[in-house]
Amino acid sequence: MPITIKDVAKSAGVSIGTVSNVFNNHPSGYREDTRERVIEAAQKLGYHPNRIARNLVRRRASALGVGFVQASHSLGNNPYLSEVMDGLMTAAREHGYHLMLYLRIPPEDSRRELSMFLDRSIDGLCMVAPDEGLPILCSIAETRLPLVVIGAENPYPGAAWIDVDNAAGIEMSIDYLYKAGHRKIAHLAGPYKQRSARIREDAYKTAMSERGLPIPETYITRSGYEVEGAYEAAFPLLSQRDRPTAICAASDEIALGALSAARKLGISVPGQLSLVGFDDIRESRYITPTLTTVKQPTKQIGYCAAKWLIQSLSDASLPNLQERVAPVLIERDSVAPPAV
Amino acid sequence: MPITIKDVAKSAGVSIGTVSNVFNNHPSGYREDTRERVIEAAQKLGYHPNRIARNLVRRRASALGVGFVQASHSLGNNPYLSEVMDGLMTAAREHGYHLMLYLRIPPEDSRRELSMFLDRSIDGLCMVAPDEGLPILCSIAETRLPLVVIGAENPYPGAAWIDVDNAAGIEMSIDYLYKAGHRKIAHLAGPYKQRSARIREDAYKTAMSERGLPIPETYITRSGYEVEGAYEAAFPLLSQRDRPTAICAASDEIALGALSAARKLGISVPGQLSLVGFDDIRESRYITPTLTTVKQPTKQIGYCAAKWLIQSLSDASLPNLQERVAPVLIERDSVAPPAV
DNA sequence: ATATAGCGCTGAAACGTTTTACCAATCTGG
DNA sequence: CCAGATTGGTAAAACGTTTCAGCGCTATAT
Repeated sequence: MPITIKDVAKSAGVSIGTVSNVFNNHPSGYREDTRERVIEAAQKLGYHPNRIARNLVRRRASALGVGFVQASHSLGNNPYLSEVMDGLMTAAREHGYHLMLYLRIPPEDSRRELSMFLDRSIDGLCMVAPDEGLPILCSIAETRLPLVVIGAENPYPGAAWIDVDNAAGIEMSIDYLYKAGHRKIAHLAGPYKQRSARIREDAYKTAMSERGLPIPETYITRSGYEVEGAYEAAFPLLSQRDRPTAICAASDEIALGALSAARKLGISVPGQLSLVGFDDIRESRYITPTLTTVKQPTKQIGYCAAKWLIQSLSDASLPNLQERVAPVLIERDSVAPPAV
Repeated sequence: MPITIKDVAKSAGVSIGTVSNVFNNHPSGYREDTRERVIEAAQKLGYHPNRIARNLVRRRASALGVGFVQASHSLGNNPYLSEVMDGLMTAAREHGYHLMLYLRIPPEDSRRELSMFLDRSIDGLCMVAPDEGLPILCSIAETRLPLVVIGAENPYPGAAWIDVDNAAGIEMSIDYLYKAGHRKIAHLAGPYKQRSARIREDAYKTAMSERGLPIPETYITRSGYEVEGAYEAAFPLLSQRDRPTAICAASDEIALGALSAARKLGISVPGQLSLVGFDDIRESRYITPTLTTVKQPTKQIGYCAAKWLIQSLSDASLPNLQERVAPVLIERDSVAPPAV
């Protein structure tokens, strides 16, 4: 019932090989009028090349997988995933690739999931994987399916990954506060088991040391990446006698928690306390005061990941992508010079 | 290089047909020991059936498309799209289908996009389409590609769609305010060119009339679905002498705008003004006061859409899906009895 | 004139499965 | 012991493309 290349060939009075050549702009020559006859016949019949058949003979899927480890819960919260997808989509489209979506991949190893990836319906996989996803990530890497990890470093040594430059982001945050005049800067760190949180914390220490600023041990708190825990953690920090004039938070959520705590304690922001977040979640734009924060170049991350993956498929000599992309500081209203 | 069914057949000492039968649990009989030999050989060789080849002979892609019309900008803002995707994914996985992602589809007709859909890489398409997407939606419908529209009514008469029951949501909102004691209830409507906004506005009028409540014409304002416009629109509403004691907003964003306006005017929420939103965007949980709102059953919508689409592929007699799913009212802190 | 080269196209093999028709061997009941 | 049914499997066609060797022809160079 559906129109195939044979129908077009017959209608145009040529062989199927020629139709194929025309449709693929094949370098082998054909006359212009032949080309037109073919195109016309195809148009008339409403022919669209069957991609599945093409994929079979070309022995590739012309599709990339996009995997999220148990990401559904955070998918809607954070622009991160959707913007990454946007970047992936752009790159895929530019190269004629399709995108296959795999949501809620269990973080533990699972044969069922691995089979999905290995049935040749994708040529490569972009995994957006927090640290919990490590087991499945390793399993995938072992299958030799071309893989690029987004938002974390690939656990496999030498394997491809791309992520924001966490350290640079914190450095920007501290630099900004420092230039605003702050010297007493605290850090609300994220969960220690998350690599990104550790990197950010280390970067804080480095940035402070480089500027000769003291880091009282009470100036570092640690909590989950969410609002509630940070709220609890910020209380003692802000209650102490010699409290900081600024906070460099490991995430926007944490900054939000700190903001609530400050409000509860009657500390005005940014009058008595400046605040810089990380990630630029949506709320940052709407809370009072609007939150100065470090924005990840998410679209670019997605774009680069997919582009590299596609290129590496045809050029095995391409060196592995291992890139930390610089973030951008978004200036808003939560930072002011310290009160004198 | 890759392991094919032939390798397994040879290794197990059977024909490829038998291997295929085993892998598909084909009803045609085979001995248990044969089965085991095949499975074992496959395992040993690391064989995974090539889905592309299977798709070719079965003449279907075993994949569904998920299309978003220019949705990238709202993708991260709103849990809507990601939750719908989640539901789609669940249904797809249950039926062994894959999901093909198409982001940022231009709302106007485009041959290029249509070709993507018609190259047989998907068996059907779920389109999440706001009203702007109507032209492309019509073009797709004309191609006879199985289609279900999510979040709007399919412009093609009789064609499949699923959406929240907008009217029921507003009815719930009004009912809730009414039962809290409110009689002077205003409606901040959304953009008139959006069908959903018109439905919500009509539902407001109906709900008010049914309760014998007056609708002064100043009690209906109209703006875009976003915060800023609603902020502007709420000002005159809240400045008038006989101002409402409650607002039923057409979206959470609009409610946020109204909240800002109220704050600016020194009207306390919920003390002097109650507020109910629509959609349950993420901020609703974090603003002060937390926002009572009507939540769409988004996951369910996605799940039903994909499930119906898959079933309709094998059962052409299935009546078209045309469903309005009831939303749920989420009680939070933005509603109180009216001040006396 | 003859060799050479290029052009424009064809025919057929191949991609890795599923599926159907069919066959040989074994079993069953009378 | 034989006709018929059942069991367990095989062989081959088909799915709709791409790709490549090769063919007949014309144009150019020798």
